[in-house]
Amino acid sequence: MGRPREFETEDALHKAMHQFWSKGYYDTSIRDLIGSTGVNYYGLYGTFQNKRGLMLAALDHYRKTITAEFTTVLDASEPTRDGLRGALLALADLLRTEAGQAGCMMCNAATELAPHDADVAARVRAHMAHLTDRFAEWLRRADHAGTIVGGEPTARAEFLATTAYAIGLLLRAGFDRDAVTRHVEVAVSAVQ
Amino acid sequence: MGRPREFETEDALHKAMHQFWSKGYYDTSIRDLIGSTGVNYYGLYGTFQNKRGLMLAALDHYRKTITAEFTTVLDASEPTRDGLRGALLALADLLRTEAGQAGCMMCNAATELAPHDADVAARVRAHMAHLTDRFAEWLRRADHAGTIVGGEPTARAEFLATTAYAIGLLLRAGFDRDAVTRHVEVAVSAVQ
DNA sequence: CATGTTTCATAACGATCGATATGGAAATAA
DNA sequence: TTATTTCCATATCGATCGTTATGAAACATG
Repeated sequence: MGRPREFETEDALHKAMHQFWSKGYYDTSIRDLIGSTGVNYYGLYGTFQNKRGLMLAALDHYRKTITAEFTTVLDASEPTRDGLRGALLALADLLRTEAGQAGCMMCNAATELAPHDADVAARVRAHMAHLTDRFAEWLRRADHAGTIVGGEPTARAEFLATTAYAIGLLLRAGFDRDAVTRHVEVAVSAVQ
Repeated sequence: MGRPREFETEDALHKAMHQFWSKGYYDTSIRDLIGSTGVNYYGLYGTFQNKRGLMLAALDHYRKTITAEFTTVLDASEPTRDGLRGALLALADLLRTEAGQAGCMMCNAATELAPHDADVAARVRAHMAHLTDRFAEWLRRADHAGTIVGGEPTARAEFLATTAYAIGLLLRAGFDRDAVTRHVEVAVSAVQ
C-alpha cells in the first residue's frame, strides 16, 4: 500500500555509478546525483543511507556489470596472444566514455578514497584479487594449450592485472586510443 | 621594508605538496593547508593565488623533487636487470609514507583532476613524457651495453613507465612492500 | 618617536556541502 | 468516501567550503 516509488533501484544505481565514475566521489554532490538519477532526497537516503552508502553500492554495481562484462570477454577469449590482445582492447573500450576519460572506477576510488576508507579499500582489494584470479585462469588455459608457458602463475597474473589498471590510468589521464593500443601491444608481447 | 614574512616559499610548497599528496585535492581544505604549512591566508593567497594555484605549484614542486630524485637514481643505475630492479624498488620507497599509502602524486592528480582541469592534465602528461624519456635513455644504455636488447625503444619505455605508475597505484590501494616487490620482479623479468 | 609598508592573526563573507524536516500528492484499504 | 500509508517536492538545517576584509604587529626610514 501507499504511493509506489517512481524509480528502479538498479536503474538509479547504474546512473549513480556513471556519475561517480566520471566525476569522482568528492566532485559529485548529492544534488548532482539527484539530477542524474532522477531520484529525490527521500528515495536516495531511504535506499542507500547516505552518499557514502550510495558510493559503496555503486562500486558493487560496477563489479557486477562492468567488471563482469570484461571477465566474460576474457573467459571467452582464446588462450593466445591474439586472444589476450582482443580482451585487453575490449577492456579499453569499456573504460572509455564518449569523452574518453572515465578510466577504471575501482582504480579511481582507490586513489581518492582507499587510504582513509577501509570499506572502499576492501572492495578495491577484492576487485583486484578477482581480476588477478581471472587472469591466472586465462594463463592456466594458455599454459595447457601450450601457447604461452611460463613460471609462477600468480605473479604473471598480477602483471596482467596491473596492465589492466594502467589502461584505466592512461585513459583517465587523457591518452587516446592509439596510445593505449600501443601499450597493450607491448604488454601482450612481454607476457611469457 | 615592512614586516618580514615568516615562511619560506619552498618550505611551504614542500609541506603543501605532502598534504595534497597524501589526502588528495578535494579532501584537503585551505584550513588543512594553513595547519600543515604554517602559512596563513594572506601568505597562501598572496603567493599562490588560490587553492588551485597552490596545487599546480605543488605538482611542479613534486616533479622538481620527487620525480627528479627517482630519475637521478635511474640515470645512475647500471644498465642491467639488477640495476633496473634497484631503481624501481627505490621508486617504491619514494612513493611510500610511514602509512605506505601515498602513491604517485601525478597519478593521483590525474585520476582526481585531469579529466576536467587542462592545466593539471598538461602537467601529468609532461611528467609521463619525461618519465618515458628517462626510461628510453636507460634502455638505450642497456642496448648499447648488450644486456637488454629489443625492438622499438619508445614502446618499451612506455611499458616501464606504466610499470612505475602501477607501483604507485598498488601502494595507494594499500598493498604492502612485498606485493610491490613481487610485481617489480615480474616487470623486470618481462622487459626485453 | 612618528610614519609608511608589509605581514600576521582572525573574523567574516556568500556559496555550497551532506543531511533532514515538512507539507501535500498519490496510491491502497476499508 | 475516508483513513492510512508511502513517496515526491521542496524548504531548511548546521557545518564547512574557498575566499576576502579588517585591525594589530613588526620592520624600515625620517
